Amino acid sequence: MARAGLTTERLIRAGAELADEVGFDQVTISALARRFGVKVASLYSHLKSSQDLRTGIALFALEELADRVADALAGRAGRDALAAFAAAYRDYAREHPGRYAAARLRLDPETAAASAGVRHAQMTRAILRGYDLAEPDQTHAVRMLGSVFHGYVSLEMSGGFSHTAVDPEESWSWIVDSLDALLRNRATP
Amino acid sequence: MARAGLTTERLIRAGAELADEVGFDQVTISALARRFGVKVASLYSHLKSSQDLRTGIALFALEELADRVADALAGRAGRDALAAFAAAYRDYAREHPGRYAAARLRLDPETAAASAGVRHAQMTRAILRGYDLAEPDQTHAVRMLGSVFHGYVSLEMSGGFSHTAVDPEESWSWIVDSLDALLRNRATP
DNA sequence: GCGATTTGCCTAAAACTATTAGGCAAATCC
DNA sequence: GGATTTGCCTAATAGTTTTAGGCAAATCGC
Repeated sequence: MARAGLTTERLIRAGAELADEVGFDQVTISALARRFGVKVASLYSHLKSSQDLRTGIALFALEELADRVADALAGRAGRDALAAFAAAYRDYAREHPGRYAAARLRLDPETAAASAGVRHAQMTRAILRGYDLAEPDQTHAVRMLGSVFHGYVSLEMSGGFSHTAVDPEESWSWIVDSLDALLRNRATP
Repeated sequence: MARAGLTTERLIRAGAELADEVGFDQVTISALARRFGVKVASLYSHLKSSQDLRTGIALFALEELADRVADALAGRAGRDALAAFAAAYRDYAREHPGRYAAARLRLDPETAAASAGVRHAQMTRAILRGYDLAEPDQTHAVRMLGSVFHGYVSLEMSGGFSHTAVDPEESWSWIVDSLDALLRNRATP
């Protein structure tokens, strides 16, 4: 019988695509096997478990998103960097809703520490360098930015903003501008 | 055989408790049946489907959370109301992580329109009455507040803030204060 | 090029979840 | 008390997860 040429990498990549198509929590070993035209049990040579697949997709998405954000931030500072960061984040979620959801999967501490999540934190801190915030304010600000961006994207994705006539695009700019002003006001004298 | 006295209400309530104990996505018709000591099929007299159960828990959680927020807001205005709103939101998520997750379930538009989600939107707007914001700024602000609070709670729950030594409590106050200042600055002259 | 070994995908099987159909006894209504 | 409704049951089907063991294809050593 001809072999399908599966690898852990390919499976995780395909899992990420599947997540974008049908939603992250619909990603199943069975569906993945179907997609490759192989039997379910075959995937267990490459994946330890269903949870292992999900974690793999999460790590992949974190990497990919970190790469995008890094690109977006290159050569920018201050308000410009803030806007670019926000845009990269939001665009990724819109292009790849399943991967975005995966990136939000709760990882156990060791896995998280070895993930691209660390880069995300570093980059958020890098943005704040343009705003002269001393600790612990800088940490507070990191948490606030993470919260706003994640919260906004998450609410937008779940259809929370579809009732009103106000353009979400406009709200997004308003929020980014507001945050910029807020951070400038908080600058350590 | 003695009857267990199941009703849709009791099942949803128990489902909410189960969600808090084992996580919202571990809530299953089977687990619920086990908890009541009845056979799985018996629950189908009260619930249309697994999805129906999940939706029921979500609606229940939205109600409960809206009640709490309403209580917290009673008699308060401005910064005081903002802080109370934030606290009610966060406390609920900590006390009832499963229900909180349920409240974030994506509902189809008709269900959402008939849910307590509407009250949530109204109450958020009520808070902003203390800040003199004209439309569309008010809508932008509603979205921002929703984003920050949901985002913060969601990141905190998923362990995102456990790396640094900075007290999450302090960050929370800092953020609430910052938002208050931001909204005051945005007030329409 | 060929034998030995590794590796990849397979079949088989057990366990759990979701869902539907139909039955019998308990509760409820005159 | 008899008729009807209702609640929980058994039975059966289908899908997903996971483990165990097998056979053939790929790969390695010579």
